[in-house]
Amino acid sequence: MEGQPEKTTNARERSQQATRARILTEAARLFAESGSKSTTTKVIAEAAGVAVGTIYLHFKDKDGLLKEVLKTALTRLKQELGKQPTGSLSGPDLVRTKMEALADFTHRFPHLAAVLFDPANLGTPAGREAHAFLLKSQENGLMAGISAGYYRGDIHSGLVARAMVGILVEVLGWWGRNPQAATRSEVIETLVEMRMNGLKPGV
Amino acid sequence: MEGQPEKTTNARERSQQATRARILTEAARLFAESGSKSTTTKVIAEAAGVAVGTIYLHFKDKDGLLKEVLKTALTRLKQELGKQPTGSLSGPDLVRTKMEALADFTHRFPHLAAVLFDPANLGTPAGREAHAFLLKSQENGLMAGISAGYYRGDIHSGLVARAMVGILVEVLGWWGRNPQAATRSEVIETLVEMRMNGLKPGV
Amino acid sequence: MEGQPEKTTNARERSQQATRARILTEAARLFAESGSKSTTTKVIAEAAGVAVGTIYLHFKDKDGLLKEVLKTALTRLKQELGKQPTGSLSGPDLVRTKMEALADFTHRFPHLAAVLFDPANLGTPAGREAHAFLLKSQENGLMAGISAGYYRGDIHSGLVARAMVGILVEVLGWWGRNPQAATRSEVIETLVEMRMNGLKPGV
Amino acid sequence: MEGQPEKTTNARERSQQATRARILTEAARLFAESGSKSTTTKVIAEAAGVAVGTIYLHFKDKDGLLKEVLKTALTRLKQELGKQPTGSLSGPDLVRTKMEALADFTHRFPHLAAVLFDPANLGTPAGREAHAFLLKSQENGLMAGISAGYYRGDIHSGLVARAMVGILVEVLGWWGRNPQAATRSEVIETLVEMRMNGLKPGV
DNA sequence: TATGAATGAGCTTTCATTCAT
DNA sequence: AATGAATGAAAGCTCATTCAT
Repeated sequence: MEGQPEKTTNARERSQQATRARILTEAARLFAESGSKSTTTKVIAEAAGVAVGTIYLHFKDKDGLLKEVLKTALTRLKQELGKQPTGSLSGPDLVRTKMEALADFTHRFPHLAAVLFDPANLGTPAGREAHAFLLKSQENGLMAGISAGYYRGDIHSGLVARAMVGILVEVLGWWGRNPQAATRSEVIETLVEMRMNGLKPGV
Repeated sequence: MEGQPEKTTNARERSQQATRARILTEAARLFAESGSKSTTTKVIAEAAGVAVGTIYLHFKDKDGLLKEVLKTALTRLKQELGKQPTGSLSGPDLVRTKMEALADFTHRFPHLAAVLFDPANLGTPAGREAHAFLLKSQENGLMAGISAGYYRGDIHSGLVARAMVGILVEVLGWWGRNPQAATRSEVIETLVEMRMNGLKPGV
Repeated sequence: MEGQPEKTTNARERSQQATRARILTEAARLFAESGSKSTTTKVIAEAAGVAVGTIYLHFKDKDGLLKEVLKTALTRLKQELGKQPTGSLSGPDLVRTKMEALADFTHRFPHLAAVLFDPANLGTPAGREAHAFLLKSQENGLMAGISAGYYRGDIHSGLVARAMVGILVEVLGWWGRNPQAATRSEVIETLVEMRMNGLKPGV
Repeated sequence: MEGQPEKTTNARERSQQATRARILTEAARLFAESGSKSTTTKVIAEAAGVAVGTIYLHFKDKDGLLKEVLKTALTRLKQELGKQPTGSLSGPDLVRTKMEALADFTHRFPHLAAVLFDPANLGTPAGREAHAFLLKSQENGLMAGISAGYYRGDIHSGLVARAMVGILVEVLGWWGRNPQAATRSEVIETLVEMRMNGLKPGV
């Protein structure tokens, strides 16, 4: 008897959360496929099986929805990066571990990766935060590596961080949209080698 | 008397070409500053000192205008790349020469570079062609380098080419928008080192 | 044991009435503050501490709610007008008494007065009824006054009644929204003088 | 030869002005009939025989259109008030002259009068300017009249001005919507008498 | 009786494109 | 060739109303 109203509330909350999640998922998929600018709220609503108005019940506006998709993507990415204990790893292994995490995130959430790494989104106010995180994260890694002597000290860390973000955006965004076009290990190998050794022939 | 109509025609043709060039230049500047999507035809027309309709006399539509800006950018880029005779250069020197050309193109035509390397444009049908060129060009360079033994043979050339394009888009596009944020040699050094040696400490 | 269901019913009825009253009061306040058109049902529901749907259990629709607010206002106004025995009063005293009642109604129920005298509401179907009452009431007063010889017979009573309603709407509506901007006696004096003597200097 | 381009420009300008005028006229008519809030841009466009977008070519937005209608109305009203030389008139004659001008304005531009005196519009930001003008104009007239000894000095001029505006809004707005319901002289007589003498029987 | 998530018609506004001049 | 007023499809967003719980 006491449980009933609570049960009803819970059921409603669950259904509400399900609706929100459905909108979020479909928006991510559509944003990944066609870009956020050319995906209309009408199309998102249809894909999620709700009315247009429902989107505005769960998100402030279209930009807020994009923001939330990007936030979810960032959260997932951070989760993936946080899985392995990286404290005791040396430079090269640390890089490999990080690149593996980035690749796995892309593999597990291809739509989120495609949106997060969609250059068009990185250009919008909503995406700048994500961009800044990636940039900062790369820059921090570089600074730490230089201090520890793992990286060369004569690099322009801002530029290199930007270059690394460029690689991630291009390679992982593309892989997110075409998961079958390359294997996980090919992607990881490319990212690691580009960062560690460049392309000159091994000794 | 006979010369007059011809002269008039020539004058007309010249003025016509001048109008076309003015639209192209202003469009490039505005696309670089605000992105092609948020630059309206009205604003372009005002900047070029013509009526909106005039744009449609010289270009099929707005996308055609963007296409032409990108084509111009590609032409300029190719010109820059073609300046130095590269036949006799060895791998590493070839890379440096190419990167210098890319940097110089960006330095001389910052607006064109900003548009060419604007990720949002690379995503549109108009930009895909430019993207494909960059990708192909990188891939060709890689294949040639591998054949000649300058590059390691165990790389996935498609992936690496994509990674290099990512670097170019991110670094040069950014430098085009912020020319004062880095020097020419810093940019070139970063591009060359990322490609040739990665970041690991030198021996 | 037998009393319990009845008691429950009564309690329910009472609470039901209380809910209805709360919605009515809050709607009146909000309509007075922001106008009925720009007050949303959501805001009314929040102010009344109920769900949006509850409003529709007590009122047919939003217009029905406005109608009910206006009806309440009219009822209160009539109550105020009916307080003093007016039977024995002569013309000028009757006018003063009526104007006092109008001023006191506004003073006691400023929100209801602001809504009743809100021109925007007088324009809606819901408000036309209230408008008609005011008009009729003024017209009746005029006709009676003319018959009794208190007023000049050469006036167009329809027009004058309309003019009087205009004064009430403008002056009392404004005073309802800004109770501190004038004193009760200033308001009453203005209403009485406008009606009785106009503005020409006294002899 | 020289005249031709100018002629073309003039023709275009004339047609543009005609379009603008048509939108303005139809908007005034529709605002008068149904209120500005419930008149949609679609309906205005249809009535004016143009596309919706054309409205936004001539006016910033819907509110800007309403503002322009009100501005036009105010201009016409001032024109009418400025027709008679009022300098040499004594108080009562001055009042009559002014009331005649107000009535004539309403008679000549019933739609503009209906919009200008539409209480709902006086409530919007766009209409507040018009409201303020009317209020100020009445107040100035009263102050001048009191100084000159034509009006009683013991009135609360702010309140009385408000009352007069109420009369104008109610009587002229109604007459604008129902021109056949009263004659010009009945309206003028009512306005003058309400202001000068009130309703008490003549001596 | 009460809830509030969901609805969807309808609104205002934008802007690439056209075409009579 | 050049003009720019006019177009109208299509977008984002609001909010009175409904109905399953």
